[in-house]
Amino acid sequence: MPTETSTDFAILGMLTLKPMSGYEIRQLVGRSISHFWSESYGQLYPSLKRLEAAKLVTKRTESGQKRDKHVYTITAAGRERLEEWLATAPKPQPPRSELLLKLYFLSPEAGPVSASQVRSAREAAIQELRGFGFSAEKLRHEYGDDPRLQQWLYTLSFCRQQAEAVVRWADETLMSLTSTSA
Amino acid sequence: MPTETSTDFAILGMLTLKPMSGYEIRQLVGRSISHFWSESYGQLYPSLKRLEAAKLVTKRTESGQKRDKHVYTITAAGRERLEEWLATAPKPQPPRSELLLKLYFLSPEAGPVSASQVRSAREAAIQELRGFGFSAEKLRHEYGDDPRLQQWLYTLSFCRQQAEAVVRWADETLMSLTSTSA
DNA sequence: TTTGGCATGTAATCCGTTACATGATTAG
DNA sequence: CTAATCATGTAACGGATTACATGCCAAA
Repeated sequence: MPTETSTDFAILGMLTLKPMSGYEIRQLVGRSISHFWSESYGQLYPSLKRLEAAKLVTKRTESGQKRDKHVYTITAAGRERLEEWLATAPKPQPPRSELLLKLYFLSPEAGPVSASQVRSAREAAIQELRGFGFSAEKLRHEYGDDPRLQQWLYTLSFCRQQAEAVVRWADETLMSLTSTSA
Repeated sequence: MPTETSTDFAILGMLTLKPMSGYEIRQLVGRSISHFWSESYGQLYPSLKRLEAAKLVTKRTESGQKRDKHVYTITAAGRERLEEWLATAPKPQPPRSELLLKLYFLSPEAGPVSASQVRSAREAAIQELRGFGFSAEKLRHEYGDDPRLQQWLYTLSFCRQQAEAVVRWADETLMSLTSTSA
């Protein structure tokens, strides 16, 4: 069997929510897990093909008045494979932060440049925080009684804490940067 | 001119510290910026070739008693290019957290699995924190008077705050997970 | 009429890791 | 003798994005 990528499992996960077409999966990814995940069509469609070949999903074609639509449903085998994967440790990804790379190599004399990089990072984090707030509110409002709500909020909380840490770090760093330049 | 990747700039940055061979660059990356960056030889050597062709670095061959060694030195043009790049905004990288993906799709009934994932993440963050502590100490000790020390500590501080946020989140989440399962 | 949303897919390209190939020197 | 470290490089592969190609329907 061809190797399963994390994209495959993201799709399987999405299909546990409801049967969907590739297009709909992409839409829903954008509305639900975009805080920590992204998928492109270039991955999505080939991946669906693989999953179907592996019998982890089934395809049904809906011919309406529009263009044909391929609706995918997760199979029992698919659920099983997903459960297995969910229980394994996330594979470590080698770190690569362009921001920190720049900060590391910026010379102390270029203080204003460093400060501007840090400020941008701070702004971005603040923006994110706003988004997380909205999302949490919306989730609580629309899925107040769903047993999966807690689980979803955990992921939002993670992102929120990360962003808050960025803001704290930025404040601290900006303080240090501006004090030494004065 | 062939496109410049972030690897190219990481190398240029490294070469501002001192002239080095590809091998030495890799070693130093591992000892200095491994908290937030990584490079493989498969990238490094082709990248050096590109940089030389673009006259951003020069190559000098040292023939000792050992195998020939190619020592690269950053040129004025290289420094200029690097400075430019350091001042631009980091290009946004699409988020992909396997941990959060798993947490999102784990069913509430599989509480213990979620908890174990969270606990692992917590442990990993704690380990990292230890490493950051050592690194900061070592930096202060070895480069106590270097004007670049502050800049370097900023990057360590960033990583530390991120890791601390993970620990806080994990504690909070574990509390919630175990209370609902009880 | 033209833009935007629905809908599917492929091809080119990028950026990166891993594995392979080679070989000398040194320390155990 | 043999394992580790120094040292350079290429080839294969992987996983992902972006751009391309196509086309219909509805709304502005």
